[in-house]
Amino acid sequence: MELKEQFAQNVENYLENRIIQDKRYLDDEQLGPDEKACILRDLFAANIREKEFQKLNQHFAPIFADNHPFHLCIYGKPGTGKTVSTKIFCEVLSELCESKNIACKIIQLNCTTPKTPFQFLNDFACELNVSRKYRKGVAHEEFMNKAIDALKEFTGYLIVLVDEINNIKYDSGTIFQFLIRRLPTEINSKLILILISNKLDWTDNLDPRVSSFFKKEDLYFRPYNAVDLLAILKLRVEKSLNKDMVEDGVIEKIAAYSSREHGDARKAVALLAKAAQMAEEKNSKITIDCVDLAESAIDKDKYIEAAETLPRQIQLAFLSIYSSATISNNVVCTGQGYEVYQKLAREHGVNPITQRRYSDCLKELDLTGLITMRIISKGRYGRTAEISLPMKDIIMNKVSERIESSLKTR
DNA sequence: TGTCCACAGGAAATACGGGGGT
DNA sequence: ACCCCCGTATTTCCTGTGGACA
Repeated sequence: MELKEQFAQNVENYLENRIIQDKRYLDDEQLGPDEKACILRDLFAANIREKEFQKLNQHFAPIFADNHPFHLCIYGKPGTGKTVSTKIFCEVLSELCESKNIACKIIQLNCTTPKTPFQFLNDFACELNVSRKYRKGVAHEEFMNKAIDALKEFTGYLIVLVDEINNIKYDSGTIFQFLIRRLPTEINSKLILILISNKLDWTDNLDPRVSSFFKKEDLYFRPYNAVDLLAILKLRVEKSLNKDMVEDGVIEKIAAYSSREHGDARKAVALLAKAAQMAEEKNSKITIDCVDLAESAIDKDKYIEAAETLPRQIQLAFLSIYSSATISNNVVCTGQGYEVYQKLAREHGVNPITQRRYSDCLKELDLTGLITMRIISKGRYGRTAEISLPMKDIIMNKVSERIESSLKTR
């Protein structure tokens, strides 16, 4: 009985002092579509992204006068609300079309995880219910034909929304050729592509035969500034945190930091969440110090997580650089790294890859930010990539430890 | 001025392994 | 059970190159 009372008391305390009331609002992944819509409406009320929504409206308004709008390319850095805004807009659009009796079909695809042309076309066909998931062995042509057959009868507006289109690996040309040239001529519906990308220049290396056909309009989502972020964070605090436990200046600090560093709302909210979590563990209010701590913790986590999910060969490549960099003054060149790599690969019972491929792996590591490489010439002593580790030893230690252990469990 | 190092990185060839047909 | 087709992953082959050195 006493224990029970004690427990009840603890629960009472916890409920009174906890900071996080509803943690779902600190992580968009956990929110349902209605709640997301709700957040977005609040944002519009705060005059954020209103202009962009307006532009979307204008672009698609001609539909209702039986005019065919151009394609639409949407740009913007990660976390600027491109995807959410566009998705919500599509929902609104499709409701409006329905009420006005206009045939309109919306297909949504996303390449958040990088996709090969094969996987993309496979998804496209699946979305139209004319195919199952395949892993290999089916011709691109077959998916395209299936998709076209499925769409042949439809004569209304067909909107194809592709998120993160810049994430198509290898030959993205086949995809564009299909979407921009082939699809519109072989189906009877009026096709409008909405292509979302976080790179401004992804249309640059488009085949001229395709790009001349590509009538488009651009829409740019600018990064959030400190004022926007402050409004966004305030909304989240309102929904998810116990306001009394947030010290003055905390959200201002997060907003200022985030707008300076990246203008990414998702990251700003993640920082708030981490700070709240750390404060809760310490049983204190969220202070400015918590924000600083949270910031470095997130930084560390980011690299560790990236390192753990890397393919095995690339992990080995990283280890080879790491171990040779620590003995030779932090700078390695490709040849040295490769020798160490071969030894490591044998130790782990893995077939070593060629040096050509090894240097490709290093390039991928460079992209993740785990190493930095620049190509230099040492005159008579050759031309090579000079590779170094950009981060502090503590982080690197941790990262390599995690890689070692994840290699063992495979 | 030319040579030559130690690779970079492009292109073509080959290996791999799932898929359908038979 | 076997074969051929497919897209992707890796290897093989190769040409290119910035600058120290003789």
